[in-house]
Amino acid sequence: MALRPASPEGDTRQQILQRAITLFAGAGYAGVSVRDVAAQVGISAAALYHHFPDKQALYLAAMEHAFARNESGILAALESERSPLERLSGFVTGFVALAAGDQEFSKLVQRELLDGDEARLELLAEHVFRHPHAAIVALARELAPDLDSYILADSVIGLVLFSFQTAPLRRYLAGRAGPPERPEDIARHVMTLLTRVFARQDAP
Amino acid sequence: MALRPASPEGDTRQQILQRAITLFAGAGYAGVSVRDVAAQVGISAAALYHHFPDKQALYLAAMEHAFARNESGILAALESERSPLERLSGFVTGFVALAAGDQEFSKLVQRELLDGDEARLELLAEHVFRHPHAAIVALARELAPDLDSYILADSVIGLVLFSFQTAPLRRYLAGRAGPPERPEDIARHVMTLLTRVFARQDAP
DNA sequence: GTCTATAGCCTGATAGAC
DNA sequence: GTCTATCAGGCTATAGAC
Repeated sequence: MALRPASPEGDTRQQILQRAITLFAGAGYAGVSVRDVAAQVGISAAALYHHFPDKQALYLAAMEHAFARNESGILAALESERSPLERLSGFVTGFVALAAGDQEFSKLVQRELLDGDEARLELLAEHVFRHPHAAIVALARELAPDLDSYILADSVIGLVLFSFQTAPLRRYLAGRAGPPERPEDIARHVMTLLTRVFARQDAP
Repeated sequence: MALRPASPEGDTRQQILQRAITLFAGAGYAGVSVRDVAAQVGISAAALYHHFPDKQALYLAAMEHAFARNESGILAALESERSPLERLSGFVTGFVALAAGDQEFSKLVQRELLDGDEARLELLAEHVFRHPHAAIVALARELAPDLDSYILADSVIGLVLFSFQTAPLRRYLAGRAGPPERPEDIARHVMTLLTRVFARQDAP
């Protein structure tokens, strides 16, 4: 499974999935036609139907592909043996880099949150969020035992993702002159906030 | 403009807008046909074209209507003369209530963030976010002069909205047995976090 | 202001040749 | 595995009667 270097048939299939991810991320399921995807690959719609039985199956396979290619990345930072706050910082940095580097992924997640049926939401939870979410819940329990760890974990993820979701709007809200924030800026800001949240209040 | 009680023509137009908001929020621009909207109102598609020149104009009018009906609500809490932290709490409570009470509105905002062109994003910024955003920026500057007020304001809004965006996914993430959180729970949690962020660290 | 009818195009999907 | 050709149906939008 690891060696064979892109068998000829699998190559077209991979290319279809890649183009489909880009198009679906940009315009959503209803906004993309099978012909659109085929045209991007450079084949006819009929040829695409040789690789996937129907549009729904193509969409689902594209989701699985997009989610799987990001599955491992998020976890690395959480697995280390450093202090809780350092592990949290590692996760935030890695998650910001992921969201910034693969914006198609971020958009697909957003679209699934809006339109995903039960099966696709479970796929998203399983492949993308289940493991890191559990790790952050544990982390939150260590860092702030007095708060609800589950809601806290959601907030950590939310602080990162929301920065990217609202990026298109930020241009129209006053006060921001220069270019959009760099990923490092976002990660640093989120950690500034979280450090304050998790700081033990030793004083009154 | 205030007295005339629903002139006969305006009534159909209002009904079209109302149904369009519901449908567009549920399935997006590409996922809803003009026939769908007309059928919901109980008229033919041709009749709908008497009220709006084309589908794009119908969509834009629906957005304006959905945004306008929420314009005033968010602001009330921010205008009072209480302490900064009380005003923040008032905003969070009001904003959570808005997002929970009008989920069509929340969905439309999400969809616009994904698919909105420049004109519609500016509409969204102007009618929905500009004024409260500016107020929260000012609030953030009062509460934490050492942090970036703009990013901080985004985070406040993000903490609230993200709780609702991820609600469909939460069902598939471990640890949550009971029913989804009530709006009051979300508001209280967000304020718990923000109170910690804004607490002046008097001790080392 | 609403209807029926229809033009012209795009859609998902299939048949059959190569 | 890919093509051309095609089908049946849905789409936006318009024409014209009432």
